[in-house]
Amino acid sequence: MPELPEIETLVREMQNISLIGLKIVKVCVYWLRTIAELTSEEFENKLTHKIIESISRRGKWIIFTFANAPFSLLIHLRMTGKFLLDSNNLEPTSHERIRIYLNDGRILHFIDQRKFAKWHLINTDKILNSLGIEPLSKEFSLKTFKQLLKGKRQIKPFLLDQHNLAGIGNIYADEALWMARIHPLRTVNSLTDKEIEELHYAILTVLKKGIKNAGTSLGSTRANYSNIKGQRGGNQNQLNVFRLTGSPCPRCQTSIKKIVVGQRGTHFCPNCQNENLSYSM
DNA sequence: AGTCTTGTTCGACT
DNA sequence: CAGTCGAACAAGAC
Repeated sequence: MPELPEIETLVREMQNISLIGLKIVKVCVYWLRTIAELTSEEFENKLTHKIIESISRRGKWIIFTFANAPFSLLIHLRMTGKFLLDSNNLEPTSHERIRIYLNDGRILHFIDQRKFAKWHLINTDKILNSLGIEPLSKEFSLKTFKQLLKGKRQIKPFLLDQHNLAGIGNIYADEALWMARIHPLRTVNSLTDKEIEELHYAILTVLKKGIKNAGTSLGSTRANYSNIKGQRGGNQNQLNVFRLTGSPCPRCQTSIKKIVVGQRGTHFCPNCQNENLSYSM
């Protein structure tokens, strides 16, 4: 489940391996519905002969821009989307959805086992404008965070809603709540100023740590996050609660519990993320 | 072999 | 209008 740190890692990597300035010589779409809004032919035609000008990130979206092109390309990996770069012009593997041939002989393969990922060339401004604050930007001040929290209900669904903050997903939401010692069922209006401050700090800390560790690769199957060379990240070894049901809490040794909050699997420590203060509504 | 799980966005509902 | 909730997407695990 690639979230902000995984996307950031991937984008930095793509910048570092000199994709900028390369020309797209050919595009092959193997799974039509990975392309939003356009037919595969329209999509292939629009991208062919374009020169990659920049690669960046906003929330969980990857943004490509092209020289002299009036459009940009927005990619969301959803659960299992990933890129691999090599020079192997072999038959597409069963989960390869799109292939981009570059003018230096390398090939960018887009793999997506679950087929949830989407590539957009249309309405991209609308998508970007709908996103909330970038949590690692200056904009994400404690004051803004407090303002954003006003009138919202449960804290965990708030963190996952991309209209509030852009880029946090299930892994980093659970980790941040654990770090701030806040129970995931807590209502926003029950949070004390101190707790909000700790949560603000925790969000920054878990995201930065994820980037420092080059992302989180869950499980052991190829469906999970890996970088453009197929290497796994390192952050999964440093998680404190996510997917650690039954393991001892690193802080107090209490067994980590799993519940459902806002239809999402949620992991927390029932001892140090105490819910006694909650439900003051 | 059907049921459940998984994350995100979108549309429907309140 | 703003917030919340369920559906849909697809495939693998059980």
